[in-house]
Amino acid sequence: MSKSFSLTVAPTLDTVRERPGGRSARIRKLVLDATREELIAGGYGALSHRAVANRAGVDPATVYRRWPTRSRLATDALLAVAQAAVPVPDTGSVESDLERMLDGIVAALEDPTMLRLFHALSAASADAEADLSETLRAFWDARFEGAGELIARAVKRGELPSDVDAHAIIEQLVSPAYYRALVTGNPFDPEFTHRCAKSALAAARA
Amino acid sequence: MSKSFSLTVAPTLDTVRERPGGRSARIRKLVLDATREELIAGGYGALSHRAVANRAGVDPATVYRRWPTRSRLATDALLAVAQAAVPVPDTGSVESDLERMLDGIVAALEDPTMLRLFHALSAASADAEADLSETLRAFWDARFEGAGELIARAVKRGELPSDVDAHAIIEQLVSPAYYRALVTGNPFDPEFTHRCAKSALAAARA
DNA sequence: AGCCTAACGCAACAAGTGTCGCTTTGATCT
DNA sequence: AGATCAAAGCGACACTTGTTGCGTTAGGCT
Repeated sequence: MSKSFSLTVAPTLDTVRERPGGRSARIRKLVLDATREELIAGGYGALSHRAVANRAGVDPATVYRRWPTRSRLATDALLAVAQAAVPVPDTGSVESDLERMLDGIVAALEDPTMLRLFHALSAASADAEADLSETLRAFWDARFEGAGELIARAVKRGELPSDVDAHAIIEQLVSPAYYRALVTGNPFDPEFTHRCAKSALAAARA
Repeated sequence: MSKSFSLTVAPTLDTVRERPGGRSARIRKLVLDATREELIAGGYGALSHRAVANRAGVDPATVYRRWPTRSRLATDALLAVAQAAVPVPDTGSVESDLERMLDGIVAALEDPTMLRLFHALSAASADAEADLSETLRAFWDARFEGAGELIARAVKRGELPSDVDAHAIIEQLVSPAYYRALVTGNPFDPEFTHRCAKSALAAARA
């Protein structure tokens, strides 16, 4: 039985507006764009409401009122990244599908800008202030939305047994990459993706 | 060829003292202990030199002078955790060895106190200010010091081919656990360790 | 034992952060 | 079009953070 990848639509994290048209929406976009730029420039640790406000051309108090904490501000700004979900390849073979998919992830993690954003998300979620567990779950589920189909296709082709756990396979595939990039900081070697794809596949067939 | 797990002795991160005896050493311990308590209490985001100094009964300026940045302070305080390395079991079979080892890791990650400390380390390493890559590498290498022997024993018993990459196996084994605990925040299900141990083993034999 | 000086404590400071009351703006509705 | 009020702007404020200069304390050395 393969666990489904539910795409929970991530709610916004700023305080709910009762008059969300025109100005509010405009300011919201200005602030979140500015926040992303600030995160790329200085990381989560250096993120400040005032710097964001200045960059956005908005009053600091406004930012404080709508996003009371740094973690809410940062997470809200980063939710859009989840939409840029991992592209799910369809090459005709599981092994190359998995390898391609991991290639894309590693490429993102090797891009300094994206790495900064992921680090920021990680740091924000570690901030004990707000409980972002729901939001985070939605973020990561959305990011691997569609990967379930990749596995389903493989099952249909007979490359994998029909009782595989899609979620487990994807987790097995991608976790070493995130572990290196976000936890240990180890660089990626050339054979990394190939090795991980093979390993995940072998595990899935066991 | 199995990559070796080098135990690089982690250097201290405070500014080098020319008179490290007596008082300096005493204050160092007071501060680092206090830092750990502060991290457990409020996480990395809430860590402040002043709070640490007050808890340690030391002047804030002293803490600032020896640990100029929060990330250095936190990381230095957490290096000791690496010494409490993962216990490496020796049950006579690789599969149960791996499962036991992962059990220990998951147990630590499920302990709120330890989880806070790991999250703090992660957040500190994400802080762009200082380059802690060397230190982090030493930390994680030290943490899995001894795991290489576990694999070597398995090879000697003929349970694994002689050309396995010990580092890769351990990474494959533990990364899903850290990925869940530190990145996605997903909880652990009961079969998690068993499944991961089997997967890592299947991958190693492929 | 007594000198030397690295390292700590103390105090004062500038800069940054978060909050609040009030005024002004502009989206929404009659 | 005009009235209404949610939300933004503005300014003032208390609090926190990081730095610096100087006097004092206590390791390390002869």
